[in-house]
Amino acid sequence: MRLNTKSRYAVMALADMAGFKDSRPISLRDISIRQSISLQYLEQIFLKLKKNNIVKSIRGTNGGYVLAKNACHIKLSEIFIALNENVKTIGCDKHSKKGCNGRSTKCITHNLWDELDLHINAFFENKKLEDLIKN
Amino acid sequence: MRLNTKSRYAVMALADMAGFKDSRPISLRDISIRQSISLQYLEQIFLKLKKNNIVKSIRGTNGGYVLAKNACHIKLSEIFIALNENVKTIGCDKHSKKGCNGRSTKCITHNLWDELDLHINAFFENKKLEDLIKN
DNA sequence: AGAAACTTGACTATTTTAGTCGGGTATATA
DNA sequence: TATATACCCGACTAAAATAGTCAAGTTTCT
Ligand code: FES
Ligand code: FES
Repeated sequence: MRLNTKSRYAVMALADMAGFKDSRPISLRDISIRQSISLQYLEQIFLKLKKNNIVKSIRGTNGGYVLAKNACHIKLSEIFIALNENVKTIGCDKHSKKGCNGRSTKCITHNLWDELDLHINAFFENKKLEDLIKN
Repeated sequence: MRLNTKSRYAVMALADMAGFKDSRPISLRDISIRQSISLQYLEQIFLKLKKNNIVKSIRGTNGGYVLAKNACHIKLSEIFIALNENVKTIGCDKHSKKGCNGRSTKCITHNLWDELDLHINAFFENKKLEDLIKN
């Protein structure tokens, strides 16, 4: 089980943005250079962040992105959800009576994965973007 | 980020075994049928579990596998390590001074992923196989 | 002897990941 | 108003990982 680059880059880029105190828009080109992330990959990522109201965009020359809210109000869980990369530990449809692998009922490990899910998501829920830049 | 079938099946199969109180060897064929997991895939998984001293094998007719120790002493973390499927959240080599993406130094998110790693592994460290069958 | 069951390495189709490519559109500023 | 800057967006792709299968063993119980 590994974290994918999309989630890592999203958090990395947002942390980069959060590091600037003034509220001028920050261009992806700058983030791309500072964080060594492909510009076009960043565009893909920011599109989703924008749709989920985590950043706002300003088009045109001197445009860029700004955080849609204060860094202390952006939970990491929001970021993961925005990218549709939130942790999936259970092997079945959570909202169905059926289990994994074509079972008609939930398997012996179902509760465990569910618990693990809660455990991991609690971490993301409690962590704010601001927590990353306190160093 | 999703959990792979190998880890899920390993825990599932071991939980299946732990459910039997007598210490007769349990054949993979039986587990395969009960848990709807491909027999040959299970063989692959159990080879690793055996090498890591989580199960013992008994060959021949009426053979099978038995837990190498009591279910209350088998931590889930052992299982994940045995399968080499333990969680990898950081994007760099932990034991190097260098960072991810060819950085010469650790990135802004490094500590976060490290912390997440600890958080997740703590869950697996504290969870024993026995905890799964108390229902 | 024969069947049950573990052992092992190699192989493969499918899916996911980690991007790239190429063509847009909006807007500040010279 | 021309132009450069920067966001917008769908489609594509190479490489890696996943989720298995296949085939040919060996061991041991009955
Ligand atoms: S994981 Fe939900 S039923 Fe197996
Ligand atoms: S994750 Fe370790 S340096 Fe970026």
